Amino acid sequence: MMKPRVRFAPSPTGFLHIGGARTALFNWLYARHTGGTFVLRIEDTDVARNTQAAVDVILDGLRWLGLDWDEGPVSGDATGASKGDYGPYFQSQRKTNYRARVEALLSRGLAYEHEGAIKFKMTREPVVIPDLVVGDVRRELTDREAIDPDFVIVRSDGEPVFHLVNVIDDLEMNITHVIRGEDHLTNTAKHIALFKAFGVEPPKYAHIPLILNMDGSKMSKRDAGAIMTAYMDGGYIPEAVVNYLCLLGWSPKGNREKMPLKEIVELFDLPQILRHNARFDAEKLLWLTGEYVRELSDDRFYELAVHALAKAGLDTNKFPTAYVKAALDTCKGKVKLFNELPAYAGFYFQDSLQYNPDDAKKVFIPENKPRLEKLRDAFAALNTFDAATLETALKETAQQLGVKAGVLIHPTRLAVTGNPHGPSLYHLLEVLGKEKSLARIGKALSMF
RNA sequence: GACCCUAUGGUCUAGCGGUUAGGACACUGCCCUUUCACGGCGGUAGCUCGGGUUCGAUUCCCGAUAGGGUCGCCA
Repeated sequence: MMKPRVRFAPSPTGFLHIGGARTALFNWLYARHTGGTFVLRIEDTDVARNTQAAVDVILDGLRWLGLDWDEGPVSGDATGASKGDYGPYFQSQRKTNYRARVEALLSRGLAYEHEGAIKFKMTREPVVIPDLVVGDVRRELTDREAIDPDFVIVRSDGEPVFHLVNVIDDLEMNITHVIRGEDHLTNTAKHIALFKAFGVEPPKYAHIPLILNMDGSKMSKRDAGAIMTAYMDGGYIPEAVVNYLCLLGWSPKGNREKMPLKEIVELFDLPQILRHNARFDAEKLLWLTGEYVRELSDDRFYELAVHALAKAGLDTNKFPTAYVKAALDTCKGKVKLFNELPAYAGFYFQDSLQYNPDDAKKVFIPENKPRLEKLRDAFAALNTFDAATLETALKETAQQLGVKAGVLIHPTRLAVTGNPHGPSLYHLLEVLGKEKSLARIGKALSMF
């Protein structure tokens, strides 16, 4: 039996949508599961709305997610190189194919000219769409289609339209399975009719459910979180996004959720795809992201963290590598999104701190001043400045003052980090070092 | 308006005629804890409704309702 050939065929008219990314993912999973071929084809027939930026985002987005394609463009250049035997993979480069096919339909009386456009003579009979997800769907004509079921395949400006080119390319690229959003389900009748007109058996279809907003409305490009770049630039990590996307409309069963892609590839198959739409739960994605971040290797965490800090204008290169690593070690497992890291760990890399007025007002109160002074003196007397020693010193000081450790901890934390929350106090003091720590406490003391 | 798909807690889901309807996120109580996070132990909350079929329906059938999709010289 022939190995499946599937494709992701986005149009570069807007930024890569999260739903499109999920469609790409399901195609990719099916190809990898079956040992088939994953084709990327760019459907750039809408000259007026296509943009180069959109093409680049599609390619970057798929790469970011790790969805490598076996055939398709090598770069975003439509006239550039491609890999695979069925190219070119930009529809704008395949016009001769379309023209020939249209001529064939015309000469056989299956299409006709109408007001400068060319229309396809659509069957008047109901079309049965065999779908691997929902089963056989018998599509009757709508009231408007009953009046005129024929549809335009070439515009009056000579440009072929989606229904036509999509079918021709799937046919000529030997696509065996069309896995696409459910929004195409009723249109598939047109495509099946077209395949038959070309004398070719249509591919197998699998229409996957849509991704909706939390309120159940359709996710459009305007919605926050609908665009892939939001995750690419938002400090998420791709394996978490991929894992979460797999859970929307598909289930590994067995109460499994977080699982390695490798395992998902083994389990994934078309018949188990759910039939109903799913709402996009940003909270759950955030949770999954946290799970993945916690398990990141030190090197990867370090790399992503440095990148996130640099993006926020914090140059870690100015500090010794050992210092940077030690600082980041105190943050690992504490922050879910890398974009939160600058706010969380920025104090390690800033010369002067900003204190939130509300926090300062609550913590830098007169009665805390002598306490913090005593603690500063205790710290100043230390010969070794490591976490264990600092903890002992702080607790002894607290005992001498007759207060709980927390009474000293909060002002100290705010004094040296500028934040009421952060990494383990003793460890961050150790990383910061005696000199900086004492200087910051001293400076804070002047603000009481 | 017509046509099509769908329906388990707020959300993602397991279930495929007989279950105390399971898990996860979120929410929440307690414990751990310097904060945050993690972890541990609890808790609130669900089969859209109405008819059938059946000894018995969350599960099968029909209808209603609701949500989504499509009816473009967009894709």
